[in-house]
Amino acid sequence: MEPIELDRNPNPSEGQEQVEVEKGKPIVVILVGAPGSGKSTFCDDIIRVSTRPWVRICQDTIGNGKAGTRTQCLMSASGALREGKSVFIDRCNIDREQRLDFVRLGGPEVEKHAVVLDLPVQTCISRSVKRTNHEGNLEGEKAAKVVNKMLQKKEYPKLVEGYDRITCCQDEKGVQDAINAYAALGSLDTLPTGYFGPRVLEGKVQLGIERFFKKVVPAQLKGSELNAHESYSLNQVAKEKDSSPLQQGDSCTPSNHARKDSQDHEMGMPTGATALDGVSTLAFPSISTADFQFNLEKASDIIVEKVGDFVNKVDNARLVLVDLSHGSKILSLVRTKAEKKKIDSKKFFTFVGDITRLFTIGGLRCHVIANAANWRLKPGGGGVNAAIFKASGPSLETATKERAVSLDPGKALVVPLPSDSPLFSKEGVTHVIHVLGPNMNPQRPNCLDNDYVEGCKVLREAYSSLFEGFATILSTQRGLVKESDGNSLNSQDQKAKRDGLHEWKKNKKSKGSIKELQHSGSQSNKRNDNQDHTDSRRATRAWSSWAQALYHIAINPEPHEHVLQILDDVVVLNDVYPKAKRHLLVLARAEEGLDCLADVRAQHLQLLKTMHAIGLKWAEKYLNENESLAFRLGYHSVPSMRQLHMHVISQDFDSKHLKNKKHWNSFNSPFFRDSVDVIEEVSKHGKATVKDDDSFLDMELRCNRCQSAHPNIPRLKTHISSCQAPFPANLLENNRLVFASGKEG
DNA sequence: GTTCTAGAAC
DNA sequence: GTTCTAGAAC
Repeated sequence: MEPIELDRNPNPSEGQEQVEVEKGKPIVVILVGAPGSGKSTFCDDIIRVSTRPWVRICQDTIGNGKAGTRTQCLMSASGALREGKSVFIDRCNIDREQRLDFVRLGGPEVEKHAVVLDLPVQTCISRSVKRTNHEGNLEGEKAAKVVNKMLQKKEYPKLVEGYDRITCCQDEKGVQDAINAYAALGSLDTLPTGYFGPRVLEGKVQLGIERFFKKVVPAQLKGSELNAHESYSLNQVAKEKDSSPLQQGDSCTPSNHARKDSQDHEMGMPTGATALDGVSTLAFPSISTADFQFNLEKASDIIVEKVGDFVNKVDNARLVLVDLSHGSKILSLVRTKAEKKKIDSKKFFTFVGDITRLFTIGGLRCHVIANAANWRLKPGGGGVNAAIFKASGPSLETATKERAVSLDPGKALVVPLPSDSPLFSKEGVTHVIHVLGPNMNPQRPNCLDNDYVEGCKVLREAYSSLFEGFATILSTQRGLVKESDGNSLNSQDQKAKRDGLHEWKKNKKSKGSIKELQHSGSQSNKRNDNQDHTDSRRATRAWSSWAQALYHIAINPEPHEHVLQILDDVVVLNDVYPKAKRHLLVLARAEEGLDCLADVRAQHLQLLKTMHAIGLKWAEKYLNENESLAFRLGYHSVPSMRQLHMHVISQDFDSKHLKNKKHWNSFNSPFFRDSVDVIEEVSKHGKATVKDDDSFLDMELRCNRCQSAHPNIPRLKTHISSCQAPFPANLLENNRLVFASGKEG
């Protein structure tokens, strides 16, 4: 491999004397290679001489010199990137799954590179076996086994995973060239994007892409070397597409032979515009034109109109109309009309393929897909709806159910796809937007009976809702909220979704009985455990000794390291196990027997207001010290500790004490009752709503800002440590969220 | 509420 | 083999 040229001064502009202080993008370099492939040496060689600030994140040593976790690596990398440093991810990263989270680090402001140290297996093994002082303690014979096993899983990185650049090194010279290239990078320098190094084809290469390479970089690929100038990036390949007609006998797509004048992109035919860049993409089916029998001419007019509106407003995002069949009338109508209207073909195009396999078969990366849903938001039926639910696994249904149970025509529902869904892990789909269009089919519910005045109105509305939903996803993902760009609608949607939350899992048997009893509500606030004959269901909850700590403080407050303030009605103290940077408890002193929210009645209204006012004062004090915080004040529906207490908690949830699902959901599900709502409920109805259903604590883990779902606590914590999305609309209402004045969510 | 730990999940 | 959760004990 030849030395790689650097693009110094990426944007030199002659005659411009004044040098703009431009900060180059930090780079994440994901090293890919077995133990013994030389990853650590690679990093060290570069860091030793480089003028660019680099941090090497080594999983073998990240845990205080010992092996740590992927999450630790992610957090550490994320921190370094925030400081503007570039990062080497020094772990094996041998398959796509292992690399997935690292490729997403830092969003579009960070360049993503992979460097593959693809040295002969024997080299890796003999190096690993020989070394006596390896950081990861992988030595001797054990090493040979590990290396062999690991290499069985090897999956070469591909540009479509999200890299700007991949460098593949298969020998020492290749490695040295890559070291030289990176070592020479100053803070403002960039390396050319694309694939560099010998082209490797392997069993796991995506069909579509493999075929593509075969077509334009024929035969010699395997094992041959291309230098930097000869190598192909998909972008370059794509450009050649038009001048290189499809080969006869190409059989990867069943419909190739039917392809004549069609301008549709199709499965197996990724183009530069479709696969490589970080442009967020919404793939959507034509709404209402299949089973709902909406007139195609009218529908295509509306699609082009709405698409045109959207692409004019939004940069760095694109729309793709997808249909399964090649002869699709709606695609050709839309294509013709879009051309006539001169809609930018980079921002909108049509695509023939299966919407659930756009990436794995088509090489088309779509973060968001739309579903032509039914009004019950249920799987089944046929067509796109059945296919999407089937491809998503059960998690889409669960996630959908949590947000709404039905959908009106013209409306859309954004559902973040849980990461355990195959559609997420294999296809890279992060959100599904359910859309319901107007129905013209008398065999289906709510038929409009050929009323196209209403029908067109509803179809327009459906596309508006869909695209606005997409815009909201974009804004939360990028943390750049354009005030006027369709957020209002979605805020309403989100509130509606929240209000519609139901169909939770059944109570857990063991605890249900206690809750039920506790809940049935004592009218008396005075506990009298021995004389409770009036209502057999009324029960006194047995508070364990550990659960009495707050009660003792309330009865007999004493200066103590955790106690901050002692007043007649309340005691303020730091939570002993804070779940966020700031986490206080405002403890009611007033009455014995006022143990929890279920005990609260109208006569406590003044006390509740006092507690709120005191909590607010403390929140404001902390906001003065750190205006980046935001607070919620509220109660747990069913507290673990006796004696009514209100939490005042900052919304960063940055705490080592936040360890499990219950911790998270007790502050981030309807289980948490905002003090403002409690006061309102008590003043109106004489008591507070209590969400005592255990399933709230068992809910999937969702970010309190962008609502994305995460498979476990460590991953959630990694995510929230950097999520800057605005808080959901319902928190911004009614002063539920307390933040520094002049600072929006 | 936390801590501990078995075993599920990866 | 390691990471993570969830249930029991306190």
